[in-house]
Amino acid sequence: MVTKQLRDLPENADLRRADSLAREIFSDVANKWALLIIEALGERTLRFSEVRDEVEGVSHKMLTQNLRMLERNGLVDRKVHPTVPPRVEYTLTEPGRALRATVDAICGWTHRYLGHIEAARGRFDE
Amino acid sequence: MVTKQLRDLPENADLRRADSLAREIFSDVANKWALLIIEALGERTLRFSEVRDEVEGVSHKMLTQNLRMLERNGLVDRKVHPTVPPRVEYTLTEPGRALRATVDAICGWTHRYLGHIEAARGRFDE
DNA sequence: CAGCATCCCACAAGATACTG
DNA sequence: CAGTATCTTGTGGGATGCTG
Repeated sequence: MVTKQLRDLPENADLRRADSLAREIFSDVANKWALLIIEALGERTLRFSEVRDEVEGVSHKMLTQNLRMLERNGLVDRKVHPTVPPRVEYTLTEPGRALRATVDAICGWTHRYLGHIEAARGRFDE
Repeated sequence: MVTKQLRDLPENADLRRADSLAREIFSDVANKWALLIIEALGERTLRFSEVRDEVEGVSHKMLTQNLRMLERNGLVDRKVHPTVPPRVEYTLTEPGRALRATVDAICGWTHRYLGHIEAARGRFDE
């Protein structure tokens, strides 16, 4: 995201476009389900129902929506096998795997600071 | 987060507690506004209104809520100056700064793959 | 099995107004 | 200026049912 000062200069129309696109992508990606799905996929190829089982608490609908969104942004590859019953497999693409690295970092952060955070909550909630 | 197999064994009650706590924290933190606020704070100390100006599009209410949440989890430090008019300053704590590093990574990722993503969207939307 | 459509409710979040 | 409270609305997201 670019700085506020740049944002309003007319001559930087393309920068502003890139910026708004970046915000859009950020909003797409910075949400709980999307990140958990990416984390669940990891290096593996999973069927729809397998992803559902991996991502605890996700509803059928949320899963479909987020998988579509991730597919649209080119983060997951969706492969439909024309069999009966249908078999649909999802795999992270290269950009998806790159993002997963940062999700891993967040997970690592979470575990690292679990104690800190629990303590902070205790203090705050008193 | 631990694996599914562990999750249901009674003897792993503390592991399960840690896991549910981790999920809770992840849900708190993996949301657009929280991440944008953390990014906006960076290394600086900002007043409430300054954060509002930095984080484009955030409403007064969302900002207060998220700042409270971040404070509760010990990611930001809130300092109230008992002056008239009041002056309230927010600063990232050490855990907060550590998380910011990962937010930076996401921002970096966004810019790095902007082109890929735009192209993928074009293909998908056809 | 996976996906889509429909219905519906709860809650997220905006707008507004009032206080220290 | 920052925060809280109240009211209202839009929409996220669950439940259900139908199709290829």
